[in-house]
Amino acid sequence: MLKQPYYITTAILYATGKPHIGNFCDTVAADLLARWRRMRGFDVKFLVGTDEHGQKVENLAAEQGLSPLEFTTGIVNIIKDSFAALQISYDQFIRTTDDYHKAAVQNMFTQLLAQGDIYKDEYEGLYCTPCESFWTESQLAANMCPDCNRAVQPAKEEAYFLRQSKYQAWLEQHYADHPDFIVPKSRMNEMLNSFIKPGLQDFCVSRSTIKWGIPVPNDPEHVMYVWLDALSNYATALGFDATENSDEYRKFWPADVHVIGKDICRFHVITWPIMLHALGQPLPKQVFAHPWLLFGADKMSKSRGNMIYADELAKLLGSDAVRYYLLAEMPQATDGSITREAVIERYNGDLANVLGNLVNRTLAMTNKYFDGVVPAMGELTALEHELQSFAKQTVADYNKALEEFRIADAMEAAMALAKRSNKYIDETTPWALAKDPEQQAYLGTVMAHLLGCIRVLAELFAPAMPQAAASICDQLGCTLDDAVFGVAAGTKVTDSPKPLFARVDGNVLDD
RNA sequence: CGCGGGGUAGAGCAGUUGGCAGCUCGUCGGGCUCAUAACCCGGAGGUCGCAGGUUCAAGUCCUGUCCCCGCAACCA
Repeated sequence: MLKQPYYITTAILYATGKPHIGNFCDTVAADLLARWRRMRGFDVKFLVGTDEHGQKVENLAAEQGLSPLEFTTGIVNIIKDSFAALQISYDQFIRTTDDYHKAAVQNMFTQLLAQGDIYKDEYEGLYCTPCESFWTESQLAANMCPDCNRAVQPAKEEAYFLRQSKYQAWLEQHYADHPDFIVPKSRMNEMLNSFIKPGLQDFCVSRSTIKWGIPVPNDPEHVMYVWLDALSNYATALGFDATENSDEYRKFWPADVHVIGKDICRFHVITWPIMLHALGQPLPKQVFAHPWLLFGADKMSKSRGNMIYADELAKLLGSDAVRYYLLAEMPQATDGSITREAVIERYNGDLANVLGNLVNRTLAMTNKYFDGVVPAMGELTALEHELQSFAKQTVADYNKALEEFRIADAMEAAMALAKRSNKYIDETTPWALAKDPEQQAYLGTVMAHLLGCIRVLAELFAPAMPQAAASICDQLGCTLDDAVFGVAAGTKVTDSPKPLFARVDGNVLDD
């Protein structure tokens, strides 16, 4: 049977420095979704990448005496190391400096220009001559250039514009016809009210003050402005080049979902759809604009000195713990938060005490009471029926939550099954059953149910915590492929259970 | 000014179509001993921002008001 294609992308990271942990929300969320879809039989393509052009890159490279490309290549390596540290299972890494991408974007530009969707005009703004930069009024610091603090003056320059205004009615109709296009829904209203209904403005897509960018074809004074270049990556990665589409493009486009941060929602749900539509291409099915991860109540930033780095945290607690934290703190609509205390609390509370300990105590009992051999199920009492239906409901809730990008809800649902299983142990008191020879059969039923729930948990947590899931399967002597509830009777589980997550001291992260 | 989102137990949050106010953590007490000083049970703690209104009944609908946070056109 042909597998259904599923194409998922993340926002490409701007290659100006080492990303902090908040910058990996996209990637970890998309990785979870990619793994989940793969487990459900989809033919998944998961794209990540870097945005490497622009003034800031040019300046940073010059400061270090490097060419822009040398500079961004260094950053790309740092980013790839972080991806590895977080177990990101991407299929392709695109760089906007890749030749195929640059050529394809130039083709797109040429076609849009030829059909009048891009036109040349004058850009008017406030210009800082020493910095060679235009600024908006809102960017100015006390009416001075925010970079050098000198006066700015009104100026004009030639620039190319994308004729967004022409597509306003069409875009509104698209939103109306596809109410799930933007997740969460509240962002759609924000876009409509802030940008679309007041009158969609044309969008400047070139710069003549910047050198480091994709050159505008046949006009060497201009390079393309970031968004035209960056947004296109989702299509060019598949081989789209506006003229001759590749097999991979035909297979995977339109994308099932673009996972992005809420800050760049606007460009993904206005500019990008218009570009695609103007080029006669179908639109991505959904855009998931996830919230921010704040440090406590503040934005994470270098200047605030509150940066937390994903790879450093992973070194201390393991990649699964970092992934779980990000996913569990990522509600669908409101910002999440991270503090060192909160990381420890979730790690000890959810992973060590609830999930890890459940696995550990169950394996210990299986060894103690059944020499490590999974017993057969006997007759069920009301407790087992209830536990089974709870597990079944959990799986349904979890899947529904992920369908709707309610990632934290999915994690919570899965963790609730672990809690329910711990409670089941107290309800059945296996240690008491073990003392009564007449209860041997029921003891076996109880243990089989616990092992069954743990297997379900391994399945549910596999996309979020691949290492822990693999360890559970390994210790249980099962795989996730055999589609049965529980672990087959007669299976030998490990005789030396290892804690999945060792509890940590509250000060392990202090340094 | 405008648009949007919020104000619910010490903290963080849930609360479809109005019908006895819930969850996680913390806290207090108890239980258990299979387990990673874990796990399970119970208690305390809230006039659901404020003021009105509709209703047999409002956190949930309406009006007014106060406070907080985003966005606000080209912002790498």
